Amino acid sequence: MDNSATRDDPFSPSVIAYDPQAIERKWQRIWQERGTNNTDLHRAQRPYYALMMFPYPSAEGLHVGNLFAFTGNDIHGRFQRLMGHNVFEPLGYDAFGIHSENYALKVGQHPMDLIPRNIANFRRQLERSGLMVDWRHTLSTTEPNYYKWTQWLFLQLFKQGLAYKKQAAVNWCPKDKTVLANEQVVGGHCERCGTPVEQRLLEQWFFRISDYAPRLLENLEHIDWSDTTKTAQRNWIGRSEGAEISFATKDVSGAGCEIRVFTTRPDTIYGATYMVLAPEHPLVNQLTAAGEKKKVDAYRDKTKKQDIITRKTSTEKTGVFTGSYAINPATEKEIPIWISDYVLMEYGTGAIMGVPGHDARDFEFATKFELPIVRVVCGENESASTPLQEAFVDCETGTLVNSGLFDGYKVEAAKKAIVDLLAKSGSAKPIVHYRLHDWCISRQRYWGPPIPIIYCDSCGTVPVPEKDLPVVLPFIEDFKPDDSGVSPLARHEEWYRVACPKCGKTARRETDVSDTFLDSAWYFLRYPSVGHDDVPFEKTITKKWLPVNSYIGGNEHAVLHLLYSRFITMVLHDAGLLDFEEPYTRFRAHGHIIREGAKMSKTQGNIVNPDEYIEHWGADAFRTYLMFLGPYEQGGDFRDQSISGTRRFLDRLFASVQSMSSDGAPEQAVMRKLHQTIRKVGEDVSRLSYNTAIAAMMEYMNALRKGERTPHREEIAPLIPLVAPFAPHIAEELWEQTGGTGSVFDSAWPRFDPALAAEDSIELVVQVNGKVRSKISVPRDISEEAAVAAALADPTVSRFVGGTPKKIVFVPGRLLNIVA
RNA sequence: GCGGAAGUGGCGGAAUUUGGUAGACGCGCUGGACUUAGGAUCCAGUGGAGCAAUCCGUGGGGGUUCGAGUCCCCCCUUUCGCACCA
Repeated sequence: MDNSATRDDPFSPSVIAYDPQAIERKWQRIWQERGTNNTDLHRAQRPYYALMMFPYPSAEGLHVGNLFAFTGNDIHGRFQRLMGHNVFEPLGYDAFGIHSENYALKVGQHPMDLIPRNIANFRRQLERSGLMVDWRHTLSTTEPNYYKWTQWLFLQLFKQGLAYKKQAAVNWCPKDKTVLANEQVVGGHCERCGTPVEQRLLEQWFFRISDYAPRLLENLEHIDWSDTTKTAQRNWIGRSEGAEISFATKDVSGAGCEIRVFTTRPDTIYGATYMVLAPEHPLVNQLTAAGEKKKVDAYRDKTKKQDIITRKTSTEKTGVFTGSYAINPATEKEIPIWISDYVLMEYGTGAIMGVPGHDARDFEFATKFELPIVRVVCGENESASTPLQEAFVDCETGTLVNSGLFDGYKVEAAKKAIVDLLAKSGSAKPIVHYRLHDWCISRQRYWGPPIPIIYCDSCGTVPVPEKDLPVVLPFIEDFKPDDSGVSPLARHEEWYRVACPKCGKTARRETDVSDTFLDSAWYFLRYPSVGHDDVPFEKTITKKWLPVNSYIGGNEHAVLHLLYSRFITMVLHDAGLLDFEEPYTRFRAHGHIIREGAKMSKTQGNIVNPDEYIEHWGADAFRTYLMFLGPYEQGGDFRDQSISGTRRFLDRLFASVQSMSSDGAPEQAVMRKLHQTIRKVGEDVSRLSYNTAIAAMMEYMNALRKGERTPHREEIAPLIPLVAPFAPHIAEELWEQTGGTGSVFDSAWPRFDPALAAEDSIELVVQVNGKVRSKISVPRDISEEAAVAAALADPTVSRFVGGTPKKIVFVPGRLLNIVA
């Protein structure tokens, strides 16, 4: 398995072989001794914050997907440094959360023992991979001096009225008697025991992120992010313009009441032939007639037992009639009120008007329960009497019919006119609705930061005073969730029993911990300020280094993590604590590595541990391979076999430097190619097109060695900083060998000289009728006439042209097309 | 169902801004050199058919154009998000 091939090279027996293991060890030691990767945050002239999403330190260790992500960011950071920036590239650990906790439960160990070991292993692996990380600024979300400020953050939101408590549904496994996270529910069943999961209502803490929905949406216009990520956020925020309309009804006692619905199609109100309430809607009891009560209760009971996930995925419509009727404010007719689980309490008002003619779901429901279906919009070539085979939902072409005064209106005009009319009687108002829900941050678990709240019988809900932070997560042996449905911390009276900070009477701590996403919502603010233990983020440093210049991470966090950290940043901005409101100026999503056509996963058994590859090929070759296997923003297929290609490239680079000569002058054609390469690599690296940058360097290497020539020093030396971001160790070694002082990363990216790159003669493509027939070498600025003459002198071209050309298409410097 | 992305040699993938040489670069494969040996290194070749001239080729079918992988219309497939959002 020894690939240090040049060791026995018969062609150059005197040449030193490329030994990546020795070189990498050497430079990692030197970097550490000299502090090469450290950034002087105070003195930096041109700060550049290159952030990557921090990993969750799993027990399995770093996997190749992590390394793919980090390497891409590292290359960006190292490139920016060569471009003259003071680059800060920190890395830490997102170590709280259900992942760690479940794993600890599985292996029967305590997360407080497990996590430090995992972090140590990650650190070892990360250092071997040659990242330019300033380890003086590392952090873990599980350290009390980090989560102290996570708790502080909660208090800021609480102070501003952005944190509140309400009842909400959670997934509950009746056999394991525990709360489950959504990802622990597989097809409506408990991941562990297979029991169908139920909904259970618990009091939980929420953040009012939905108040920020318009701003979170609006700002997307101004930030430089991957389009896919912005689209995902827009869809998640889910802005809908529509109207809230009131339907009058009477409850079973005869008292008048109203049902409010949200609709994006007020124009279809004449076609509303029934109403539906969500089963848990508060008006259901009042509206249920005595005769229907049994059926309604049974239905509500049944839907309650379904977990959130099955309810969302089942398609067959179900529902029951309440026995009551409401008045359609447009037609003034009585319409029946039903309940069904296809209407969600969480969205809109938890009630809808059923318009079966123009909504696919309502059509299905009305068909099943034989409710009247009325056409109120028709398309082109249709009339009011054209039968509806399915719901007609097209807004573009639709014209209103069967709609009283509004017949003949186009859909968009009708929306406005109908709402205006109904508004006069107070039964409708225009409204913008967002899909974004408030953020539930309570977790009935152990492995997280305790929520800093104290409940006092006299004073009520009291925030923990800031001076008492952190509320330390105690070491408890039995951290397993149990049948109480509350956090394991609730079993530890000595922990939760506390004096009320206001009145001093015995009170009780909140025993839930907060969501992991809260830990990661602000970590980018902490990195530069690590070491400042008295503040969450130090003012001067924060002003200098934030917002983040470049953020790279996986698109699986396109919505939750990225949205939450934007929200937190806005909140801190509004509180006057930050002078920016968007945390990441530029965000790029990297792709994912697959292996043999399948996503890497433990169950597939195709996980790649980078250790053995780095051991075998060297970190430089491995890094370069990861960046070469596909476009960084798309990912690609990992193949063991292909790594040899990038290793061979480094072997040749190393050998070329060993054999280079300083005598005479460099070859002009090679220098031209060099400058073309400098330009291309620079352009490609800055737009994260790493695979093509590497290809360009390989191409140059081929040109350099063509015909077994001895490369000239001036031909090869500029290549060293070019490869440096990809293969930093070999670059340092060669920089030193070629007489460079200090680190190659404190040198500069080679200057591109357009004059040297310019070709004086070009290969002009000659087409006849659009088909390539020849390529002729001509001066770069050749005129059309001269080009045609030269082309016609070519026997193949003249043969295809025959007589006089009908038309000439000339693209100067590129192509000539003769239409015969 | 909605939204996004993508279909190019045996394989991973190139072809940027503006339609202009399809297959860069790498793996693999074939032949050769050096060698006791080659799974090392170096050299040459490598989309398909054909002796050749040449023809055919970017998921399928139409179209626009002097010229289409690229633009337009229809269809098929894969893949990733969200998923009864009114």
